[in-house]
Amino acid sequence: MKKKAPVAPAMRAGALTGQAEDYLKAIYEMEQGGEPAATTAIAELLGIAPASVSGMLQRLARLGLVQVERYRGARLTHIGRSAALQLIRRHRIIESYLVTRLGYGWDEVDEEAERLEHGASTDLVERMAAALGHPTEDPHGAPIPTSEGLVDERRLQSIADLAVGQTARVVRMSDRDSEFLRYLAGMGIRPGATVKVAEREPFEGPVTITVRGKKHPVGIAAASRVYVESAPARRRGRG
Amino acid sequence: MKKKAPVAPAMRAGALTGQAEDYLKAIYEMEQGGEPAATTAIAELLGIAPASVSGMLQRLARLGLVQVERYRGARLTHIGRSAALQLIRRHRIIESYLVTRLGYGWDEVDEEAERLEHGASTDLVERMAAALGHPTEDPHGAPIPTSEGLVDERRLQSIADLAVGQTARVVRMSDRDSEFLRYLAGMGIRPGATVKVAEREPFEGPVTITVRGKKHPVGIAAASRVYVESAPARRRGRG
DNA sequence: CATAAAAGTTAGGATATACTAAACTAAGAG
DNA sequence: CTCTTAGTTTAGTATATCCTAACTTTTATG
Ligand SMILES: [Mn+2]
Ligand SMILES: [Mn+2]
Ligand SMILES: [Mn+2]
Ligand SMILES: [Mn+2]
Repeated sequence: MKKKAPVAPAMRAGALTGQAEDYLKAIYEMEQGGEPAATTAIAELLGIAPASVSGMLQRLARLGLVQVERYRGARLTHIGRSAALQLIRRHRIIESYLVTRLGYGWDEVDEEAERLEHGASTDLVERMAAALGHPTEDPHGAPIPTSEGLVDERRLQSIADLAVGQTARVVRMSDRDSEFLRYLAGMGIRPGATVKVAEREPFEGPVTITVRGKKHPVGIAAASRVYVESAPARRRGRG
Repeated sequence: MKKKAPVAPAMRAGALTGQAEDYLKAIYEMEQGGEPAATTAIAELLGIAPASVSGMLQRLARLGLVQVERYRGARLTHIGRSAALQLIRRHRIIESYLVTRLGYGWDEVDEEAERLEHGASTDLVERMAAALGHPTEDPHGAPIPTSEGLVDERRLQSIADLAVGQTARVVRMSDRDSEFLRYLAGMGIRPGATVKVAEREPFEGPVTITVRGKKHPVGIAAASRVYVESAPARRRGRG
C-alpha cells in the first residue's frame, strides 16, 4: 500500500542525504535509552527492511557518523551526533513555526516537518526561530537543541512508570502518530497538563488516569509514550 | 569540484522525484519560447551533462510526462504541464512567503524555494498563500499559477527588444542569479519600475536606459532578462 | 550446554541519477 | 549534394537506497 518513494536529497553544506539524516535522527533517539541503536529497531522506526539498515549503517560508519559493532548495533560519533542534533533542531523549530504561524494542528505537523527539515537551510530555520522569539520547546514539549547543539537530555518517566496515587505534570509525548495525538488531546493531555494515576491493573494492564477531573483507562502502550515530571517543581513554559 | 549531491526525494501524492520535478519545470520554461526544450538547454539550466538529460527525458516520457522527439527535444504532455505548474505555484508562493513573512531579500529566495518546493505539501503552500491574501505574483513579478493550473503566459518583451526612446514598465525578471538581481536593484529596476531606452549601440551593443532619472549602460544579456510592458495607458500593439 | 528462535548480515538485484567516452544525426557550409 | 560539426543519444560505470532470500550470530530455553 505505501509504496516507498525513491530516495532523498542532499543539499546542505555537509551534503548529507535526507535519508542519511533520518537514520542519524533515529539512532540518536534510540540511543537515549542508553543502549546502542539496534538494526531492527531502526528498521521498524523508519519503515525499512533490516537488511537495508545494515547497509546504510556501514555507509554511515564509512562517513564517520556512526560506530557500528557487528551484530550489536550503532552509536553516533561526535560528528554524527552533531548532525542529528542539527536536524532535530530544524525539525522542532519548523514544527513550532507551522503551529504558531500557519495554524497547523499539533497532530499534523510532524509529517510536514519530516520532509521540510531536509530542505530548509540553517538560515531559514534561524529566521523562523527568531520570528517565534527563539522557542525552547516544540509543540509536543520536546526541547529544541540550541544551534550549538546543546539540549536537555534528561530521561523522563512516563505515565506508565507512575504509581497509583501519584500526580505528575505532562512534559512531552511522542509526536509520530497523529491519531495518538488526537486521542491524547481528546482527554486533555498535552504538555503542561496534570495527570493523576487513579488505578492500575496488574499484568501490564491499563492505567486509569484522572485528567481535568475525568477518569480515563489508558493502555500501557499509550501511557508509556507520555512523559511526565513529578508535579511539585514548576518548569518553565505555560502550565 | 562541486561534487553533485546524490539524488532527490519524492513525497507528494503523485510521488514524483524532486529531480524529475525540476526537469519538468525547466522544460516548461523553455517551451514558453514556442520550441520544444532542447537537451543541451535543459542540461545547461540544470547544470547537468546532456547525456544525463537524454536519460531522464526517456524516463519522463515513459511516465507520460513529456513527449520526446529524438534529436529534436521534449514537450510536456498535459500531465507533465500540470505537474510543472503545480511546482511553479509552490515555488512562487514559497518565495512570496519568505520575502513577506521572513524578511528574505528578493535576491536570495530563489535558492531556498528551489529546495523547499519539493518538500512542501499542497496544504502548506495553500496555508502560505492564504496567509498572504492569495498573491498573484511572486517577488520577481512572475505570475503565480492558480491551484487549478491557470497562469498568464503572455510573452513579454524584454528591455533588449525596446527601441530608442521607448518607455516601458518593468513587469518581471529572471530570478535565478542573485548577483544579477542585486545589480538590478542597484539601478532601481524592480517590478513596477519605469525604464526608458536612451541609446542603443549597434552590433549587439549595450543599451543605455534611464531609470529614476539616471542613465545606465546595460549589456544585452542583462537587458534581455528584464521583461517589460509598454507603459500603462498607451499599449503599442502586438498581440 | 544443545538448539531453536530472534536478530543481523551478506548476496544478488532493482531503480533513480549522474558522468565520461564513443557513436550518431541533423543542419549548415561549400 | 557532400563534409564538418554542433547537438544528441548510447554504452558502460558509479553511487545511494531499497528489497528478498539465504546464511550467520546471539540469545533464549529446557
Ligand atoms: Mn525527515
Ligand atoms: Mn515534535
Ligand atoms: Mn527545485
Ligand atoms: Mn521568482
